[in-house]
Amino acid sequence: MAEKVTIATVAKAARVSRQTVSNVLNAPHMVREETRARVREAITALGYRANQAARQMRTGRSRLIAVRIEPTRDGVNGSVLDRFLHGLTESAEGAGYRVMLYTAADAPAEIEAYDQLLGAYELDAFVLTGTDHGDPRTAWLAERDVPFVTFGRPWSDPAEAGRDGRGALPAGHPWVDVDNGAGVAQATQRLLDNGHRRIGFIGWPVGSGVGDDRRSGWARTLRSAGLDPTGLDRQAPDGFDQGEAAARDLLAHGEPPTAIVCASDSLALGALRAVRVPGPGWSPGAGPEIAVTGFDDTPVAQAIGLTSVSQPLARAAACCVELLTDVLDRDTARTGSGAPRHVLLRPSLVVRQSG
Amino acid sequence: MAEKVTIATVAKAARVSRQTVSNVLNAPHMVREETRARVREAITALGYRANQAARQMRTGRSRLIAVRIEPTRDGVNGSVLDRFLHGLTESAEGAGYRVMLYTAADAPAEIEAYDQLLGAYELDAFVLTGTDHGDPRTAWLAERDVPFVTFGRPWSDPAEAGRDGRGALPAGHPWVDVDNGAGVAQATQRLLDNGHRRIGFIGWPVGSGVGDDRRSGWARTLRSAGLDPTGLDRQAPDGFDQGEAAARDLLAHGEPPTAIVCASDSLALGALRAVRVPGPGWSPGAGPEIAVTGFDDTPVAQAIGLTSVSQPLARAAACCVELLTDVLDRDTARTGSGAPRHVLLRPSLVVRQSG
DNA sequence: TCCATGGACTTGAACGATCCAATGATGCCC
DNA sequence: GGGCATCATTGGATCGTTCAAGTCCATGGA
Repeated sequence: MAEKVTIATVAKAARVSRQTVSNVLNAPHMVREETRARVREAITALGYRANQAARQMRTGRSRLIAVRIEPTRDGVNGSVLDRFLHGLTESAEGAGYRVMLYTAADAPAEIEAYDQLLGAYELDAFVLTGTDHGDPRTAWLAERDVPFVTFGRPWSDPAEAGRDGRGALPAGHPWVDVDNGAGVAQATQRLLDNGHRRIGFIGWPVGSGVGDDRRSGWARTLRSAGLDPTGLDRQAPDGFDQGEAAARDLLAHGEPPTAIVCASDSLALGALRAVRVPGPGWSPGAGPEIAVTGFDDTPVAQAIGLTSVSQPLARAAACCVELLTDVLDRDTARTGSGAPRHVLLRPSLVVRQSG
Repeated sequence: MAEKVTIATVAKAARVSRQTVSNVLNAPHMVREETRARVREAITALGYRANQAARQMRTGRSRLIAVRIEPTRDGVNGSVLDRFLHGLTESAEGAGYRVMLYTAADAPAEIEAYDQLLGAYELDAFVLTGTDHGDPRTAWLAERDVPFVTFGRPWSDPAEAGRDGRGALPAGHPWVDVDNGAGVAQATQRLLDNGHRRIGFIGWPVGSGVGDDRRSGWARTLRSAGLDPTGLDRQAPDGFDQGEAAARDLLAHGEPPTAIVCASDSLALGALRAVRVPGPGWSPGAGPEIAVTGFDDTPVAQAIGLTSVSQPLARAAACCVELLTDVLDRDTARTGSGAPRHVLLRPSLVVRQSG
């Protein structure tokens, strides 16, 4: 059985000191080329791998990123997090980091989890998902100078959302987000292009950042086409039954719309129960013929042929990692761009049979 | 700003030595009750948390469990892993462990990942999912005495699957699995009870452990009811289109079945396109009226009302953690049950509109 | 010649925990 | 009171790495 290979083993094999081996790994320019090659050779020959625990103890950095894994809420949206997680793990591996999971029931519990994780593992950074108005988590982390990125804009300050980093607010933190409004606008515009003039919207109750953004994408597109969105709008908590009820309500009052845009696939699926979808041979509901689009391009949409807005989750994850490594490297180098960076990605529309 | 709280800080505050503090944490029975209380008080007062890196360096154990996160293959089945992951993270936290993620494209890449992870982080254990015939991963890990549990039986040795640990084979490793055959049998039995006599099956091509198990559950149930399954069986790779094609084929040849049991929700969803489902007001396809059931109870099933077999994923995850902690504690204590343990969980049938 | 400069490398110390061997305190029996 | 066993507690060494300070040697200007 092979003995444990440490930096000392490598040093002896290459006839240099431990520190020189360390320099080859962490500051190659400090070592003469000839020596460097000899050390590198010894490293591969012995199969040496740096012990992260020892490195962490000395440097205080663990090369670990933490992400919360939520209990699959409604089932449909769980796959969004799943795909994001996969992208994150993959990108992090490329940058030499690993992803650690944790759970938390609510925001206070999550903050308690931060405390535990930081105390025990000295995590390098956090990735937060699903930010909302006045998120207490970001404040807690910022206060303690813990590096983090959010997937989702900070909704607490509406002015910041549109400014895109140039304002360089002191409290601004790096974030990556998908332009929800643009996604819904795209879906709405396509329906307009197909001749629809009365297009309804079913979204979450006013007050959530993401939800309001999606709704505004619909309203703004209608207005810029010279149409009045008034009365075509319904609010419903996420869920199949809620979506169905909202769709029925939309059809029952006033002149019914010819198309409905939904803020999520769950709502869209519910709405589908209340209508008939145009197109050959596919019509789950029994109501009037109405085009329906969803949001998130979940497996459900794919399965039943629902047109839906797709978020570029792998790219979003990659951007998160990039922003994080930026921050982490700046921390050590004391140099770099300085201002927190923001990334806004454009979603794409996946057109299927549902209209 | 508070200084870093180490074991020495606590020791000073409680007026004892470092070792005594360590004993309070790791071997409380060694310390007099009075002293123990004083140390505990100091720990909470200072908010001390053991530094895992330092502990790991000394003990060689990291309290870290690694799980692979797969790229969401077909989309539908991704949510199974997602729910399992959440359960695993939660259970692991309860046992004082953390979950770390990694990705790998195939088995060789995964083995390379093991090597990297073990070298850098000295992981305590792995959880493998989706085992198949003659899995090279388990052999690699067993050879190096790396503790691991599989979610899924080892299919390489058919004799082992039924023996349930009493055989105590030398190469046997702990595993947790869901009794796929029993799940399908349950679904089939219910259809029999409802009066169906010709019940078809659409499953994956013969050769995969899980797939064959599910198929056998269907065949055995029909036979024990005195019915002949011959000709009612179709093989198709997982996917909507494949499921649809298989269903059409099943309907086209010979006397058509009145119900179809599928090995996955993906296949079931495809099958639904080819048939009409009994029940009020819900009929996506246009074909004959036929009951359809799926497997995995994915969000899709929930969304469109597909009867499906549900795996107890949270319990499975909890069992994995339990088996692992068993193995890990045995490693240190050099005592315990000795024989690897196996757990076979019973899935449950979620009945919905689809029949 | 002398000392300053700087590059290439080495040495000792430290990070924070646990393990090991040794110490002090306590109780008990003769 | 001395001897002895038991138990709680102590101090030093250690895990593998990086940081800070040091050595050694060649170069070059005064």
